[in-house]
Amino acid sequence: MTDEKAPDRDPEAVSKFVESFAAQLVEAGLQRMPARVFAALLSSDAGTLTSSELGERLKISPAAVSGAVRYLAQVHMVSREREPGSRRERYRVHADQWYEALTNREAVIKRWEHALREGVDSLGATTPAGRRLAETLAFFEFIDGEIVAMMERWRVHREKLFGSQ
Amino acid sequence: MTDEKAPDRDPEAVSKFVESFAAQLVEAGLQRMPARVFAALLSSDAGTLTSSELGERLKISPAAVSGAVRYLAQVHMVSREREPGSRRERYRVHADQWYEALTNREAVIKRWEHALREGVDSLGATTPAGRRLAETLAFFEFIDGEIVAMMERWRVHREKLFGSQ
DNA sequence: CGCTAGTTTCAGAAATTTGTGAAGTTAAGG
DNA sequence: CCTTAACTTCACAAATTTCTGAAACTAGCG
Repeated sequence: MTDEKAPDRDPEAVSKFVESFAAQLVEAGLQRMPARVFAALLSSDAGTLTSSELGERLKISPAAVSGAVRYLAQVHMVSREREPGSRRERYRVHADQWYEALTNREAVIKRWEHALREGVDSLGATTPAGRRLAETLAFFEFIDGEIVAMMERWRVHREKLFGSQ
Repeated sequence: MTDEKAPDRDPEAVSKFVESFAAQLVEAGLQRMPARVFAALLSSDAGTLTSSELGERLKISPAAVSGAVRYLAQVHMVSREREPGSRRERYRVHADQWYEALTNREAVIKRWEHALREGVDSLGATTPAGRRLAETLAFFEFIDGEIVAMMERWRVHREKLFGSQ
C-alpha cells in the first residue's frame, strides 16, 4: 500500500501534456472536464485510472470525475471496469477504440440526413433551395460509406505499423 | 420593386426546417446564432441573403447577424459579397464549399498531431503511454491523407449525380 | 447486520457565453 | 461636404453552463 508504483514519468511533463491536449479537444468542441479526464487516461501507462487517481491528478472533485466519466462512457471514448472484490472502479481508454468513436459521428450524420430529407420535401425537390439540400444530403450519404471503408484500410495499415495486437 | 418575388415557398415550412437543421448543427457543436444563420442561407433559393433579411427571418438584431456572419466567414462556411454600388452586403453559401469546410478539420487535426508529438516526446516513445500516443498520432496522419482522396472521389461521384455544376 | 469505502445525485454559487441596445464607423449619394 | 443607410463594436444584462460541497446511495467486509 505504500504507493511506490512509479507514476508514469515526470508528473510535471505528463500534466503539461494532459492540459495541452485537453485544450485542443476543448477547442474541437468537447467539454472541459471530459477532455481533461480523457487526456489523463490517454497519458497513463496502464491506460486506466481510478476515480480518486483522476481526482488527485486533475485537482477536481469526485463529482466532477463522475460527470466527466459518465459522458465519456456514453460516447464510447472510455469504458468502465469494476475491480473484482472492491467498490472501486477503473476507467479505461482503448487506444484503438476511442478514435473510432471519434470518427464515428454516425449518429450525428444520420440526424443531419434526416433533417435534410425533411427539408428537401418541404421546400420541394425542384426548387433551387431544395436542390441545394439534396446535394448536401447526397454528400453525407456518400461520406457514410466512405468512412466505413476508410476505417477498414486503417486497420490494415495499423497492423503493418504496429503488428498484431 | 413591389416585393412579389416569391419568398422561397411557405415561410412556415422554411422556418421549420431552418430551426430543426440549426438544432442539429448546434448539437454537433456549432454555436446557436451561426447555426441558425447558416441554415437560413442554406434554405434560401438564391443561396444568398442580406443582413436585414437574416435579421427579419430569424428575429435577431443586426449585431447578432454581424457576429454570426463573422464567425461563419472565418471558417469558410459562407462568403461575403458587396453589392456593387451599395453599402449592403450579401452573404452566400456555396453548396459544395461548405461541407468541404466541414470535412476540412485540417487545422484542428494538425494541432492535435502537434500536441500528440509533444506528448510522445515528453513521455518517452518507449513507455506504454508513449506508444499509445504514437499510435493515435499515426491514426491522424493516416486520416489526413485519406480525407483528401475521399473528397476527390466525392467530386467525381457528384458529377455523376448532378452533372457538371 | 452495521460500518465504511467508493460513487452518484443534487442544489446552488461562480464563471462563462450569448444577444441586445446604443453608440461608433464608413462610404454612397445627393 | 453633409446626410443617411448599412454594418460593426462595445458594455452590460440575461441565460446557460460548469463545478463544488454535502447528502444520499450501494455494496463489500468484518
